[in-house]
Amino acid sequence: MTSSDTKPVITRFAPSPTGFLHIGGARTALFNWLFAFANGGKMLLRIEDTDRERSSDAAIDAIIDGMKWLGLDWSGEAISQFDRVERHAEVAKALLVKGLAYRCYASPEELAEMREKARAEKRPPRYDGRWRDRPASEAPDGVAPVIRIKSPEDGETVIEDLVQGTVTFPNKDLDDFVILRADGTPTYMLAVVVDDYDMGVTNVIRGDDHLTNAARQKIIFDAMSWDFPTMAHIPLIHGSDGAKLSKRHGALGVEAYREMGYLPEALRNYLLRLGWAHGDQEYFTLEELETLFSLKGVGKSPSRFDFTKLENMCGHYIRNMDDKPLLDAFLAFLPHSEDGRAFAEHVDDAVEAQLLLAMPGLKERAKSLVELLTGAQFITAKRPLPLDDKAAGILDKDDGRGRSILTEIAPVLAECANWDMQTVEDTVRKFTADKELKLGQVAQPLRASLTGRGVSPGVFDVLYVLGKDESLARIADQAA
RNA sequence: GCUCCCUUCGUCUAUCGGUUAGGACGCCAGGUUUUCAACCUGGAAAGAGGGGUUCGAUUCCCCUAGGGAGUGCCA
Repeated sequence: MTSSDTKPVITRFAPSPTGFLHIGGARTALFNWLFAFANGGKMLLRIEDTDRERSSDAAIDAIIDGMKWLGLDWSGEAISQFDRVERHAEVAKALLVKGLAYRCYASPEELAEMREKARAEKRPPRYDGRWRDRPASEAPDGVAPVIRIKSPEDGETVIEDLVQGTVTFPNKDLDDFVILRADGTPTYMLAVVVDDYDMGVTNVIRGDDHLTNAARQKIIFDAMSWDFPTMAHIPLIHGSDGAKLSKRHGALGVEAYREMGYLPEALRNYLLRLGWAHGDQEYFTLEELETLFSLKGVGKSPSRFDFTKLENMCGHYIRNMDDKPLLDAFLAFLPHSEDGRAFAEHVDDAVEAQLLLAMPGLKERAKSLVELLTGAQFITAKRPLPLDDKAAGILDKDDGRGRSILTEIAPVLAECANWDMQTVEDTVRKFTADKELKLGQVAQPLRASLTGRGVSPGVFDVLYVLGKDESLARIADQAA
């Protein structure tokens, strides 16, 4: 506890590369990153790839891409845990020399039997310490031993956790776990401790599924007389039904959220508010977080993932973003969705200019970049535009009244000398008044003919963005 | 089974013993409006249950119920 007051803060995010960066991992990374940020420290990245069977380079890339997209940067190179196995083994040997660890020759069958028996007797399944005090001379031939730590047999191990508070574990429940496998490779428990120590980690922030591991790790820290980092175990995220997050709920890789068109800053803000609060405030800028963020705001109960709120937040971010940065984010998003890639084929400088022009109207009604894309489709649509049901209905109802109106307004619009938003609006409004119509009676058919849809940005925006020639041509296509 | 953690509107949460229990999303109603959104106004909506402690409990303690995590030569 005291060490973190004096030493610069170093946090770490330590994913195992067995799959993409899932949403829970992203939140853990976010909290590590924010904590370091708010305390003027730094975050390190360590890839826990000691399980060679399940680790893959593709997963490492996915994790790194995900973090970069979310804007969670780390200091220095990503550290491979696997690269450090020799150092881990060295520490295990040191413990052996100190007499705080020992070789165990129990076979897997013996161990299984031990667990079975414990279960039958309704005792917690633990290693019984049968090799703890046995002399090496009794070692069976041809059996490669594992190394086990000598856990304290009585008393208790106490973890002072910044989120969970003081958590006490009876030592009798912490058995002599394996720190070095028979093949000489370290177990997770050892590797984490050695790496955290060597990397100078002052604050461990991770999912609370690791809470009991903290007690085991403390035993190793104590055995080596190393300072124990300050712990913070944050609750896991659950699905909308309260059950453990599954693919169905949103245990998706962050790239899935990217494909769904969410802005990274929106996802970050959402993830932050999921389990963390600062009074009634919902939206936070990075600048605010630098002074506001603290682990004290983290709750202890698991929270459910709610797409609707994420969407709402994203809409908020989109509406409040400046047009140009939004356009850039939009263009960067396109390659990540199928419709986006199709749309991107039509994007040139002229279309970009139109997009920028249309952005104020577009962003008002988009909750995601996917919706922004949907709204922008009319710009690149090719004549004659296909009509959706609603648009066809608008044009054809009342014996094609909408089409007649288009026929009537076309020459009026054609006479516009200037084609700016104001002129276009004035012209349409004047036409409406002259004909004693309601604006909707004119605007709706216009919208249908110009966009092929029943829903779009304001018609004046659309007319303006499309330009005079294209607008008149589209109107003519649908006129009676 | 055992150990540890959790439990306020449907959801995310505020509340550091005394509040008409607040905000946000969603929902409902109304307003604005060229569609859809956005926006504005209003509304319904919560302390798991039971015991204590206290003048007074959502808040502190205990029990019960429910949920979660861990219990590997996985991480």
